[in-house]
Amino acid sequence: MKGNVLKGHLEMLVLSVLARQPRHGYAIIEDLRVWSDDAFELPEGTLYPVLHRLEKSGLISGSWDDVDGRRRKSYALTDGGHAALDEQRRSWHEFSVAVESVIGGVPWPSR
Amino acid sequence: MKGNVLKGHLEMLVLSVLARQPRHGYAIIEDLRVWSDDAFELPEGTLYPVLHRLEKSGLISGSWDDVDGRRRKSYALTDGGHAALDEQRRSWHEFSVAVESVIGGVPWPSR
DNA sequence: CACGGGTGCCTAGCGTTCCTAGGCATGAAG
DNA sequence: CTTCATGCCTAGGAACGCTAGGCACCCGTG
Repeated sequence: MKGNVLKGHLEMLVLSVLARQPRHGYAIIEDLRVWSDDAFELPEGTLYPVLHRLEKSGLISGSWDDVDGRRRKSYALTDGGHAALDEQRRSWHEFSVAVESVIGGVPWPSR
Repeated sequence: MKGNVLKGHLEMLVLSVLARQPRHGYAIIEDLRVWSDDAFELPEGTLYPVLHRLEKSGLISGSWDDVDGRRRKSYALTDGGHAALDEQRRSWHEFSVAVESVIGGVPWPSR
């Protein structure tokens, strides 16, 4: 398993939300909160830098809307974003399986 | 959700290894590697600071052995360590369920 | 004997990530 | 007019994992 899989699953979560439909920042926070049953309550100071990072690396693309005189920036997955999400999901699955193997009370196989 | 649950599952993994039996640093690395089917290959520079942190916070206790003229430091879980492991496992479970909720069952547009 | 490889411990410092703590602006509601 | 919700943003810090070293001992091989 390459890279730093022990942290940083947040990007995957954000990409997952945006994979369903384009959303703007506040809505992403809300979606994560609802879909995770209140487990994830991101502060804005956490989310926005992530969005900027993802946009900069080309995984999402943002566009400004104007809704009732309020400006919003909506983000959508790019093709690269879909690919990255696929990869990150695979990686997450490996990670969680590995964690379960280690913490599961299962006594060491073979033997 | 309290604390920084998005990262830092490493302590739990180390505690899990030590919950089975006391081990010294190198052996912990090896156990993690084997039990995770090579998913986790910790560099020493990652593990040792964790062990020191855990010992300092009283979750594990270390003792020096002498094996064939080589010195080793073996660690074992304290009572607090067992409690902490329980708590961290609970936390991990919540986390992984929440992640699955967000990423799972996604009506992938292209599928 | 010398030397490399495996065992075994350690630390300084870095890059990244997430969060705290602010700031700014608009519209709706009291 | 003031407060609340919406909506965006950034600077700075803390924590974490990793890189990249160092030290020391044992054993096998050349």
